[in-house]
Amino acid sequence: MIDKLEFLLALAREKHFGRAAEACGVTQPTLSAGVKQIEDSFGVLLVNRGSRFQGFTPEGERVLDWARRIVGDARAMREEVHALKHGLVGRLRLAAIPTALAMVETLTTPYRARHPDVQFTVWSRTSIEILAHLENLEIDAGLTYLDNEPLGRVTAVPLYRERYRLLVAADAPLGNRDTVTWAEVAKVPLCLLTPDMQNRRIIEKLLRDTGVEPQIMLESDSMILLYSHVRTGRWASVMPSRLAATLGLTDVLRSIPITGPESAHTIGLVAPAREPMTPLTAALVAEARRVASSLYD
Amino acid sequence: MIDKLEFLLALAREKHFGRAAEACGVTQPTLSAGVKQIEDSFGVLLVNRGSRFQGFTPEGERVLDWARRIVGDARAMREEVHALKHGLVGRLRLAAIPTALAMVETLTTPYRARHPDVQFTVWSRTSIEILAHLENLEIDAGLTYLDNEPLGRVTAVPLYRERYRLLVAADAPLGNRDTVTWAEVAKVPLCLLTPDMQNRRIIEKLLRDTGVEPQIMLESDSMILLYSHVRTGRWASVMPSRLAATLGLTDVLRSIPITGPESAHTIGLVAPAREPMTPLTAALVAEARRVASSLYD
DNA sequence: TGAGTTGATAGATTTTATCTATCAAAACGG
DNA sequence: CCGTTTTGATAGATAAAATCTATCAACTCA
Repeated sequence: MIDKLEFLLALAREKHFGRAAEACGVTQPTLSAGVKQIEDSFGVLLVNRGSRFQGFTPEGERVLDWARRIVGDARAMREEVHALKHGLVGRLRLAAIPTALAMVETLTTPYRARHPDVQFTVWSRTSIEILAHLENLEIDAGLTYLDNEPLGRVTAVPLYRERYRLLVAADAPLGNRDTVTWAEVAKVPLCLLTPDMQNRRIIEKLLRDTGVEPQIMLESDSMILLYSHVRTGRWASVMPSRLAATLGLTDVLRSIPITGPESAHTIGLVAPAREPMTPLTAALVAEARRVASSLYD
Repeated sequence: MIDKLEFLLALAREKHFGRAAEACGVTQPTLSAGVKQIEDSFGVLLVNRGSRFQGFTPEGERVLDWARRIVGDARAMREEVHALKHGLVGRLRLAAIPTALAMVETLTTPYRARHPDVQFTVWSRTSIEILAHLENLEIDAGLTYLDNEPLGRVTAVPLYRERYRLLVAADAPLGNRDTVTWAEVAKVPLCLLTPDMQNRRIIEKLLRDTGVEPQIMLESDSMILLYSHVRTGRWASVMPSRLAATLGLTDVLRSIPITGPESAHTIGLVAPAREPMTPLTAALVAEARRVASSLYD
C-alpha cells in the first residue's frame, strides 16, 4: 500500500508514467497497475488520462495530500528506529536560496561537531522550489525567506535578517562613499540574480520604488558568478551584507551600506511540520535554534 | 506494509499472537510472519518473546506510536475519498462515560438531521478506557471529562459542566429540603457508580472532604440500574443535574441541589488530533461546537 | 502521412502471502 | 514430578500478487 502511494507521489512529481516508474525503480506497466489498484480500491479515478498524463482529479489531489503525509511518516518511522539503534547516521538533504548558501555552513559545522556521522547534500534553489521540494519529501529542510511567500505546513526557525550592501570598485561611481541610498544605487548598472529568485524581486522593487528604472547588465542564478564579476572591479552588485563579508573583499572592492527604506526579510530554516520530526531533521532544527540567537539582530 | 502495521496494533491491543491474528482475520502464523517481517526490515526486534508475548521493546513502542498514526491516516484517507463520492455515509464509533450517556443525544440528533445516512455505535466506558480506545483507533470520538486525566493528542470541545444533585424520596431524610450540603449528603446511604468510574471518585472525594466516611450501599457501572433503584423511593444517589432531569422524576422522587464546595468538572467531546480529521469525525466536532454554546454555562 | 510518444493490455514468471499441520518450550495442576 | 494445556515458531503446500517483457492503440507533431 505505502509503495503504491509512493507511485502516486512520483507521478505527481514527474507528471509522466514512464519517468515516474523509472524514479521508483519499476517498469511503467507496474506503476500503471499500482495506480489503477489504488483507484479500484477507492472506487474513484485519481488521475485524468487521455493517451497521456493529464493531472489529478480532485479526489486524486486529496489522496496525494494524504499520501505525502503517510509516506513521510513511514520514512520518519524507519529513520527513527534506525537512529535508536545506530545513533544519528544518514544524509540530510537541504536546499537554500543562493544568497543563503554561504550561511549554510553556520548550521552544518556545529551539527557535524555534534553528529559526525551525518552526511549532507545541499542544493541551490529558489524559495518557491524549496517549498515545493519540502512538500514532495525531496528535501528534509530548507533555508529561505520566512516572511514573503505563504509557507504551508512547516516548522520555521528564524535565523537572521538580510540587509543589503552595494558591492562596487573603489574607483567606480559611488565607490568612494561611506553610505549610499537606494536612489543612487538604482542609477548604477548592476549584476543581480535572475528574476525567478525572490532576492532579485526584492532588490528590484527597492530600486524601482525610487522612481528610477534599474539597469541590470548581467543576471545569473549563481552568486559565485556574480561575485567573480564584481571582484574584477568592473561590475557592481547588491548583496546581503553577510554574504559580501563571507565572500571577502579585495583592495579595489568596497561593500557600502545602503541607507533608506529598510525592508525586513527574515531568512530561516524551514522543515516539515511533522510530529515528531525525523531525528536528523529534529537535530537540525535544534541546531538552528541554538545558532539563531548568535545570528539574529 | 500498512496491513503489517495493523498486525502490530492488534498485537498491542490483544497482547496475544493468536487473538491478535483472529482480530485481523488471519491465522496466527500469518500474523507472526508479518511482525517478523517488519522486524527484519527495520533490523530491530520489536516484540519481546519467550514462549509467549512479553510486551514490546523500546523500539517497538516507538514503531507502535508511528503505526497508530499511519494506520489512522490511511483510514482517514479512505473515508475522505469515500465521502467525496458518496457524501457523509458510514458509522461513527463513540464512547461516553455513564453520566454523559444521556447527553449523547444532544449531539447525535442534530448530527443525524444534517447527515441522515450516518449510523452510530455508542459504548459506555470509563474515562480512562475512552482515551485508550481513542489511542487505539477503536472509537472515532468520546464524551468524557476534559479537566482531570491528561488527555494526550486529542482535540477537545467543552460541552457542559457537571453539577451534582441529591436524588432522594420526598419522605426520606433530607427529602423535604430545598438545598443540602455535601456534609449532609455524606451521612445518607447512597447508590453510586463503581470506583473505576471517575464520577464516583469525584463524588467520593467531595463526600470525604466533609470529614464523614460515606456509606455506599450499592454500586454499579450502569446509571439505569442506579436510577431504577432510586426511583423506588427507597434508595438515594448523587447524579449530575442534567442526567437527573433527563431520566425524569416521579412524585415521590426529588432532585435537590447540593451546595458547598463546587468542583468544576467539564465534560466534552474528544477526538483524535488528526489534521484533517475524517469527514465523519470533523462533522461531529463541528456539531459539538454548535451545541456547546447552547449547553455551556 | 509517418515517426515518435505515451500509457494500457496480455501473458508469462517470479515473488509474496497465507494456510494447514506440527513442533518445542513454557506454564499449569494435581 | 509428570501429564496437560497454552503459546508462538516452523515447515511445506498452495494461492494470490506483483512485476516483467512484449505489444498495441491512441495521440502528437513535424
